[in-house]
Amino acid sequence: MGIAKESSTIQMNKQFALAQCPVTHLMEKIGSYWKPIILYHLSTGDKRYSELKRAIPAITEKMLIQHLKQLEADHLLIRESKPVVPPFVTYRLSKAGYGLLPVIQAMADWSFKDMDGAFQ
Amino acid sequence: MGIAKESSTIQMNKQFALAQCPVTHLMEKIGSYWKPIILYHLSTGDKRYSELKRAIPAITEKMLIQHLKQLEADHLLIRESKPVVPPFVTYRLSKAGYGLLPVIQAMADWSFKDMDGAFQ
DNA sequence: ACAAGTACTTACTCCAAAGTATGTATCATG
DNA sequence: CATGATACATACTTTGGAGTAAGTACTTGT
Repeated sequence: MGIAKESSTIQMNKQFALAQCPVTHLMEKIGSYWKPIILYHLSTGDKRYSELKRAIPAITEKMLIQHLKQLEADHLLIRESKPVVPPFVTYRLSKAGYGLLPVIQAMADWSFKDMDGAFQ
Repeated sequence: MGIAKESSTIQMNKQFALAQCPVTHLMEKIGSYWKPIILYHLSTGDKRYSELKRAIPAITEKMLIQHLKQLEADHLLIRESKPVVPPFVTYRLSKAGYGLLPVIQAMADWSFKDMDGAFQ
């Protein structure tokens, strides 16, 4: 396997990385600051839009709805809206979203251990 | 626990979120595109700087060294340099870094399943 | 003498992600 | 009659994360 001299761009390399590295594949879907946090809050049960907003005070409405849309487009969660007024919209994890729970859980576990000083 | 009206900024909210949400705590440390990928490559064994560079062709040298420094500052990996010439620098996971392996492994597992269509 | 390999550093630029600040439709409530 | 709650949308601005490109110091190989 020779090293390709300089014939490829970063974008082509990214395609290569995608094919080679599984973590890269996941990062393309939840690799942002807010997405795992949103998924964490949905892991404890379905939530309305406003419940998520209150659960994550640091996020702006624009970011929240943007990431919810992206997560929905990536089939990680399902949006359900009842045609009533005031609107009643619920978000819940999809099958693939539930599949992410071990990741989210492992993240939470690590954090609790780290905050307890278990790694010092 | 009343809801504080509008007296706090996003930054203050972020502090709050940090205290409340474990996933947020982790995202502050590895919440970037490249860091989990770097950790994944170190999970299979210690690596020299140039080995990481070749293992992750899509990353630029600047990004690689920048993230390595940050991961070192966050005590997730350990840098060891032998005072020889040419330089010989090795990176390996710290205790906290090893603690992240379940997270990385869960990420990889999910990706393989997702690529196999297990979630469709 | 000059290129190549090692592990970086620094300066400059750029674009997309994120923040700020509004607007919208509908109904209940005071 | 105006405010609040709901679940968004949209325009504008800003920031910082990321890319490009070049340089550094030292030695080995040809």
